[in-house]
Amino acid sequence: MIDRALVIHNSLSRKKEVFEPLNPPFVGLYVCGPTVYGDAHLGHARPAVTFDVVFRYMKHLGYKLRYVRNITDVGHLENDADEGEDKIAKQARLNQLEPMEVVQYYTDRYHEDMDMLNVLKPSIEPRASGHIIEQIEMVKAILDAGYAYEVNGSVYFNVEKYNERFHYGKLSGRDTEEMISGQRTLEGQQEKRHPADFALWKKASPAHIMRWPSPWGEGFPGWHLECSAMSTKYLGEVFDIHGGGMDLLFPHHECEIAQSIAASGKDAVRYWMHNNMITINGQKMGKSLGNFITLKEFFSGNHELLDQAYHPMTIRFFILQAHYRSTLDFSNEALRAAEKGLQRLVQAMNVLKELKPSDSSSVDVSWLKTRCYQSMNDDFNAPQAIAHLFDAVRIINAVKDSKETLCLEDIDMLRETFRVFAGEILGLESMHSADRSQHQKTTEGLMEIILDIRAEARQNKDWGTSDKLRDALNRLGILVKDGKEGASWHLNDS
RNA sequence: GGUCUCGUGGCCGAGUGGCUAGGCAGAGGUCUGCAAAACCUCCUACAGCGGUUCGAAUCCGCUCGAGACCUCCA
Repeated sequence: MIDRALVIHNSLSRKKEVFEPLNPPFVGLYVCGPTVYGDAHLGHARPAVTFDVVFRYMKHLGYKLRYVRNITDVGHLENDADEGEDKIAKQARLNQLEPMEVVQYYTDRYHEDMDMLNVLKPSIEPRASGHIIEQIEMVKAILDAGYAYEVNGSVYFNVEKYNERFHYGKLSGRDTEEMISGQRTLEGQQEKRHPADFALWKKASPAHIMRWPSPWGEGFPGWHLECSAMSTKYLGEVFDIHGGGMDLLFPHHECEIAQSIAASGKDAVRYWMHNNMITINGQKMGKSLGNFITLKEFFSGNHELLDQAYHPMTIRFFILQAHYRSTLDFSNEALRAAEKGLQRLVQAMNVLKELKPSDSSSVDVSWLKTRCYQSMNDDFNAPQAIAHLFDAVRIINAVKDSKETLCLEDIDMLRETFRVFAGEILGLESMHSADRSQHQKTTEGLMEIILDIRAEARQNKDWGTSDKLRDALNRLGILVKDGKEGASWHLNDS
């Protein structure tokens, strides 16, 4: 079912626009992935989860998506280093490892984290180092078009020339004059004709490990080229959606726009989407400030700022409870609130599975599905969709307590809506409940027996036995609750 | 200095002209052998000042405050 009303906030126009694919039903989605020189932190989870939901929802609407999320394993000069040195090369030297060994190690760990967060794998996950040829070809094309110049084995993009016909700065709302005044003088910029020019290809210093031959000598591609080259290769010269963190807006995405237009004459991206930052004490969580907590630390609780370990689904839910374009402030209190909220949602979903239908419904639930679609159609407003689900939770609990009734048709509709929105789209299905192993079936059988014995004891008002069983189960992390319809149990995840 | 964003109840966090956000925490109650859960009720906010309007948290202006980007960063 394709709902024509999907609206996306386009960073380029700073407005919400109705989404219309270039070649329906196909949709090309490109998202800037991580630079694999360290473990992913909470900030990296934001775009991953945000665009995972974009990917999931658009697929659900019936679009055929090709989702490309790159792995950056070359480039990214480090300007605070003594000499311009590749981040990955630097890390490799510190650890006495091959650069590709570092890349492999952190890529694997990134994938582990993404799996934990229930982030679906993209259709293609290309590496920058695997696309050097494409990047060289693109530099050639930009040179041929006259928008770049070679100096001393390096190639720079000619911003002044580009600005004669186009506008460098249209995405970030800058103009070149302002950028000159605000620029610091950095090492190695003497080669540039204009301070705003950026490198397309850099000559490798003798100490530089990662290097490739090129028409301009041995070197490595500039910081922004990989995304342009790989998105062109896999999605075409023009494609639908490009996503990434807001901090990439300038210069990274600005440069991508310029590179594409210079190389092909075409503006590659139709909709730009940017997720906002995760903050800690009101400040951006990031590498440079050193105030980050890695995902693995969240999962283990092994960090001085963490009061406890957090389940990956709690992290995912925490991220989804805020709109992707708002900043989201980390705190233990906020995470615990997310944990409790998610627990409530999951428990209601379990209740829903067992809910007994009545002949008729005493409450109206027909609005739920529609409202969830409306929220998601409005620029992927996941927090609002979640709020609607919580409204339904209240009804589900009331039915469980026999305070309201629902007919089978309505119950089925609720089940379907929760399956689609909580599970398929928001990806909140806990991995444990997702695949029911034989092990779990055994547990369930045992629990049935134990609770049966306990119910018998309770009938005889043998509270000693009843409490003994409950306490013993409690110690195993199994919580028993006595309701009107008898006892129920669930595993206490924390 | 330039570009831009934001300021919502104890906390987190939706909402952009009139209609309940939601979650967490707290208080009271219902239920219950006890407990837990659930349910009900309450706490009902929109930085400040002015303006537009029949009507503004929502639009406009100013003030104050916070943040992001301008250098690698999700």
